[in-house]
Amino acid sequence: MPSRPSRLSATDRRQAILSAAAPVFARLGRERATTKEIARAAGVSEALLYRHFASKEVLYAELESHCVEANAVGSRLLAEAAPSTATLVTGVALLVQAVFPGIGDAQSHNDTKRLVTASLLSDGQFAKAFLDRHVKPWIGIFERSFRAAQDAGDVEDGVQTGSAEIWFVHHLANTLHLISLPDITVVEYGVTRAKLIENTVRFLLRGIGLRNTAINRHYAPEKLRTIFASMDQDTP
Amino acid sequence: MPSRPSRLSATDRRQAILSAAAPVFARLGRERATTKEIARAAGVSEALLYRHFASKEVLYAELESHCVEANAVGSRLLAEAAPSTATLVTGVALLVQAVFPGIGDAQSHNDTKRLVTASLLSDGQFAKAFLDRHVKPWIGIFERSFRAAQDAGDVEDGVQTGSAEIWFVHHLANTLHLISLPDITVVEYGVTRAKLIENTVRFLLRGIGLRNTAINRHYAPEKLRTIFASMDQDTP
DNA sequence: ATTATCTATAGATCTATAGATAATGC
DNA sequence: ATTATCTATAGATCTATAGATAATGC
Repeated sequence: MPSRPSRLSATDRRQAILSAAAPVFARLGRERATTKEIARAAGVSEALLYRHFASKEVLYAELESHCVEANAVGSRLLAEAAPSTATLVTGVALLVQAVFPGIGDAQSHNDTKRLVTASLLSDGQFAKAFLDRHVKPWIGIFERSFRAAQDAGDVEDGVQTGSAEIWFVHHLANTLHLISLPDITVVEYGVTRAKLIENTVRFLLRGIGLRNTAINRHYAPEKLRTIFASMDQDTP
Repeated sequence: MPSRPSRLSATDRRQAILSAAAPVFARLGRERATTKEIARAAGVSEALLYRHFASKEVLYAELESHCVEANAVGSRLLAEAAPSTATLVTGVALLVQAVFPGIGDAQSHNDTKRLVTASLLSDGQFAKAFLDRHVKPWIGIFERSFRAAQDAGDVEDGVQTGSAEIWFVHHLANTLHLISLPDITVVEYGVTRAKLIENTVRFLLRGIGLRNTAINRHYAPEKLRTIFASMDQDTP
């Protein structure tokens, strides 16, 4: 016998419904998620859903902008960083772990990432908005840091790295994350998740063009765990 | 006024329905695709659908195994290749273009790839079956070729590359393909698609650990176009 | 005579609304 | 007195089936 939910203000109820709807949409997809299920997850009647949102589609659209507006991952850390080889190495490691979190890491944007992928299978509008806000800011820093690394002699000769290569950092981590979503093991990598993340970071840095000496000089997986942990608290 | 469709044998009609259903499921997703729409695409009545398939779910399941059983991309070419630096370079280039086709290339498994991604958002069973059959065969060849390249002195010192790194070839190309699916431009790479593919291949080969000298010696994007074109005809 | 195919429709959801009721705040 | 919330239900799909009809093959 579910008792009446505590009576909330309109704005609070809206937020509560949006928060409850996110995992339902993420788990079931845009079509399969029913208003009934969302209402149940939010602990209210379907009628109340429609008092707050004109339609299921409107609710979904609001959820998307809600996710886009959310705090960008590591944005504070990013703003302070000076362009350098160290920043590039640390930044790549951070972005990889933000997109493909380790076992212990915060699964912060997990629902959102499912929505992003679903968006790529339809019109891609939300995916673009999300990537523009949450990944693009990294690109500029990385490009400047790459040039700094080049000036410092940390880059292999004859490597041309542009913004495309920087996006690859996100792209590789993205498929790794996608593959890790189901309960079953889709791909057997033969290493632990922590090691897989480390190998990914090294692979990407080599791909970008960093010399092995530079990578080894600046990449310390253990140290980064700490930084990453402190960054989570950063999010209000 | 749609005239009666030509009367086919049960097996032929089954195949025809499966072929027609693939793009419908790919475009609309498992839930949004209605039996009405599938029937319309196949040019038959909904009732006939149910004469051939017990339910919509059964139809979907059959479609999946249909896709898994399909001829593996480049399997013939692969079987003949001897392990070497050249095989590694050519193989990586071929796999990238199979997963992320250029403008002119055959979009062979395009519907299937959408189903794979959709599967990763649900239970992942189909994704695993598909990757096991269509991507995993490459991994073994690549690993042997990497060791051959190492023996030939074509690999940077101190690089440890295992099967995980080989999977990254697929993984990076996969997100590139996903991002390219929508009609809008989700990410602006600043280069043409052909150049993007070339940069991807170079990036991956560096990531795997190949020296730039080895990459330049063996990688000839133009030459590969020809091989790839001839490979398409290979598929019955 | 058998098999492919259709038309028509039942039954099950699922979205959305109408109208009533309970809780808050002045 | 206003605003949040509910119950009940209409209307629109969507899956699936029952029963009839047309085409093929022996």
